[in-house]
Amino acid sequence: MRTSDIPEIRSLRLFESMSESAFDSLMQAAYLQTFPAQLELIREGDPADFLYVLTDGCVEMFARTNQRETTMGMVHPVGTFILAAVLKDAVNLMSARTVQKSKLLLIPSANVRAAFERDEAFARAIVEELAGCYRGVVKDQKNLKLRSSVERLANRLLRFHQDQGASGSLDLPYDKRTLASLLGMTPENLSRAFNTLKPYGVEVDGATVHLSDVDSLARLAKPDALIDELAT
Amino acid sequence: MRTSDIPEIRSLRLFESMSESAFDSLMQAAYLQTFPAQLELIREGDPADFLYVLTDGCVEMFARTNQRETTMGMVHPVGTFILAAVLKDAVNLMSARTVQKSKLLLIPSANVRAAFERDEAFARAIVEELAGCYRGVVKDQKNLKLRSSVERLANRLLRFHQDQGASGSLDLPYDKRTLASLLGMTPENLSRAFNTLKPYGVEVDGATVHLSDVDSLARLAKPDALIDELAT
DNA sequence: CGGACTATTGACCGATATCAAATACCGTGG
DNA sequence: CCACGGTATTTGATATCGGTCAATAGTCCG
Repeated sequence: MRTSDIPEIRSLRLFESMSESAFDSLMQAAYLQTFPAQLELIREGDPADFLYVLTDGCVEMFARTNQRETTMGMVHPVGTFILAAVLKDAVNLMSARTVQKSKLLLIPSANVRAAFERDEAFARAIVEELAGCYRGVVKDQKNLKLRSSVERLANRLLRFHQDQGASGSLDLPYDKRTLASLLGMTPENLSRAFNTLKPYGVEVDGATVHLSDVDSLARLAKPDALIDELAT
Repeated sequence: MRTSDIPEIRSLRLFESMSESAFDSLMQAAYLQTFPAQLELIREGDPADFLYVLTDGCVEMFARTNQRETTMGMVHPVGTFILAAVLKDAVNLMSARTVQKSKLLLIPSANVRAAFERDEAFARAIVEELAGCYRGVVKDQKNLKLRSSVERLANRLLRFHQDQGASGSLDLPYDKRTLASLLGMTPENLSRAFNTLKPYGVEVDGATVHLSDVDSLARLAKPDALIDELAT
């Protein structure tokens, strides 16, 4: 990879505290590459040859079985994916595709495992990352099992709203079909869920959503720190 | 804790490769305790004070929000729980209660983190365990989002059947209410799902289930290695 | 102005939940 | 051993939620 990209990578949480030499040998083996939108990067069932680090763009994690497909999660910069499969030297449980043109760092799995053995600070960062991923999926599962689809949408809107500065309106960061699948419903149902939320001050205009009564929406959504808060 | 229990603990995958001294200091801080059935061991939202290792019995992981409750998973010997919260020094995302009288090892979180820093082999074992947990939840989520409740039941029965020796019949390891919640349905619906499976050779007699036509059940269930196989 | 894609709407259906009641099961105390 | 009370499970009736199919309406490009 180009040496000019190295400082950017080095500053990522995952790499910042590792030793110079371990970082160098990791980077020597890695590739930094830009991919076009809608490209399938990895496929579930394939061996995890690389650890992926997304530095720019957006990636959708999805899964298939019996010709059904669902979105498992969205990865935003800076995020990693298939870390667990890499560490276990196992096959991927999820597929991934770019949503937009995206810049990704690909680190060969064997090198990740070697660096993990060699560098204690990296091992700690890996565990931090992995534990965070784990807790993310647990929250997703609670969201799915404990809430109706309208509640899931309401909470997601509140989260987008927060993330984007709580200005009273928000932009949906991906298309509605993907959002629907992420929330565990069909596009048709998402459309109806938006209508259901109209009395709570939710006004949809294309990819923009205006929230004219956040309190009322929050009363419906009943956000829960142990599901909706990124930090915990 | 009693020194007589130490060899048993030492042989667990999580501890077997760690150094003698790190293991000793971990054990000196730990408690091995037996709890009665239906005792709430941890509550979501509370700080993760201990890493729990189940050596005997059975523990249900569950979660609540807005007076709804769902079973997130079942822990069998030898299994750990709330590892991620311990490593991140965070609050628990799930609650846990014993299903039966259970024997558990409680290791103070701070000691786990210290041992992780100190002992490389333990760090590796921790990561292996954590990655396994992560992949478990991902599989659960695929199961939930990609299958109907009847399919989930069918696959679960096939798994129990395998685990118990594929003899043509199996015992449900916990009561039907819990099974229903684990599978993401109501008890009433579980009962109906069993009826739906009758034409596929599923015969229920209390907690015992006879499978008279495993092939037919498998054709309905369409098990998927990336969801149903423990190993991968 | 097509053409392709995305989103919305309506009609309908099937899956799952809810509520109520009946029944089976189990442990306890007599 | 049996009756009793409590709990778990099953069954039936009904409601709600969410999915499917089909048609329509936008929307974005070329």
